[in-house]
Amino acid sequence: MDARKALALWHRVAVESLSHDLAELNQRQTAILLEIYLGEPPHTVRGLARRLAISKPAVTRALHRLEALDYARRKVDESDKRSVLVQRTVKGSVFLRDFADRIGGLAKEAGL
Amino acid sequence: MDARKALALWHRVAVESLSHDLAELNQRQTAILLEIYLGEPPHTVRGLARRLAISKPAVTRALHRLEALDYARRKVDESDKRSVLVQRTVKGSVFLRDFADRIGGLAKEAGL
DNA sequence: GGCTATCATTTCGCCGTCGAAACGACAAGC
DNA sequence: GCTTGTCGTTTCGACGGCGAAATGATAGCC
Repeated sequence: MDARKALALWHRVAVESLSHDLAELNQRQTAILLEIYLGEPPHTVRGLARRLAISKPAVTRALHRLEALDYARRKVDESDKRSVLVQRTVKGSVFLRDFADRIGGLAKEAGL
Repeated sequence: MDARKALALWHRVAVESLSHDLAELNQRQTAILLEIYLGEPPHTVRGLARRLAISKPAVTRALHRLEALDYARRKVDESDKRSVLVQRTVKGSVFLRDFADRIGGLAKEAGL
């Protein structure tokens, strides 16, 4: 896939996303959501902050939002009660699967 | 490209975007930027609002931002002075080319 | 010329997010 | 058991975006 086609795909997805649930999430929240579901667990606040190169308060705020939407869940780490483990939810899994299908469809339309 | 790979690509791009200029734009601003550069001209406020299914004031506000960053330019339509034509800039073209290259690179890494 | 429609913008109050700093809870070292 | 360090959260003031409604300018129609 060359850069031109990749950009065209990004265009389609960006426009499409405005009309769906993803419009409720900003860029950071989206990136965190994807990191939680596609990245290597376990996920902690500091870990997400480091991987995404953003501040810890920003991660905390984004998790508030994701938790309110039932896209993520918090659980204190029993082996270190200062740490918080960020976990996936069923609703989040379903949402991301649907989103993946939409992206895949757009990619197919774009001839990728 | 199947849905799974498309989602993995989206993940990489979303994370990567946080560290670059695209982080300064929200989802609507990003979609409008891409529509201006990849969509069929001419672009007017009402046209963009219709294509992206958002309100005209939202388009106006987003254009303020894009203009401030020199990613877009306004020009009144001489044939209908109520209309505004949205035009591309050199800086925007360069920015999008660089961004396309980064996406393309990530796609290659992801084996697409 | 006057009436109405259309285009884009501005205004209004409201809400969410921002970075930086302060904070409370827990852990680790001595 | 104190001190120091780490983890996550909350607070603070400021800023920007939101939808809905009002506004100004231009066009079209009779």
